[in-house]
Amino acid sequence: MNPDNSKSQMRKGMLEYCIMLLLRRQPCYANDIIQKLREAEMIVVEGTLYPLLSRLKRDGLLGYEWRESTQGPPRKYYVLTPEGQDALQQLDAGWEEIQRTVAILKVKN
Amino acid sequence: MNPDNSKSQMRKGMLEYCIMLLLRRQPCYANDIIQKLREAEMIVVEGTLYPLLSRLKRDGLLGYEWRESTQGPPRKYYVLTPEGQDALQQLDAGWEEIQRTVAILKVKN
DNA sequence: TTTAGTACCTTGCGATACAAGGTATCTTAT
DNA sequence: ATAAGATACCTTGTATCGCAAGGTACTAAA
Repeated sequence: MNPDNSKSQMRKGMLEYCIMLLLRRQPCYANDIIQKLREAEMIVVEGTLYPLLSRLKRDGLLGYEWRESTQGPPRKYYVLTPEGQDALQQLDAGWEEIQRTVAILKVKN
Repeated sequence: MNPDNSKSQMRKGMLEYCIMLLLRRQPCYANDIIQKLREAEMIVVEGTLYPLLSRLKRDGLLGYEWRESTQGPPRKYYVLTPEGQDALQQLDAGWEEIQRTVAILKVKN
């Protein structure tokens, strides 16, 4: 097992949460998301992001609108739907829970 | 998308870390692990745990020894190998990193 | 000797992350 | 005009994970 794989595994499922956290503030298109996550030290690539955005859209958690760009083709700006905001609150709670769990395991036993 | 699925997804990759945190303190066999994780509010089932333990063993991060039980068949007690302790330190670092990432995304943007 | 409990493991399925490759649009330089 | 490069979107195939369900083996009690 290489460390990269462990790290990769630990990241699984966190991406969805991180992306929705980003969109909580403002609409973003794919490259926005990739860059902002990179600034927060979370690497994500196109092949991961696009299917994920499509899935969240399909599940009604995200919507999008096309916006013209001054420097290339139009962009899909994704936004949180009301349903997505509810889901994000649940993810917040799940995140707190996991933090508690790890904290317990680090101290107890 | 149901909330259970989100939560389930967020847990992915955390299991490995949590199990190694448990074994940092003392050898455990499967049912020990299941129960102690449950006490820390992390649910894991046999069908998940056994393949995971086998994989960590195969990768050299865990070893095990058979111990007799007074109340049934013998048990496989798993322990962290030195290599596993190194890997656990890397997972600790990865965990810190992810916490930082989420903290940044919660505040910024 | 049968039954219940404990402990270990495997198989098949759905979902995810990622590498690699593909299509369409827009701008710029020739 | 047009060719080349940049930007932006998306799909396919592979590996891995978590989990439900089912299976095997050992022990103790009825």
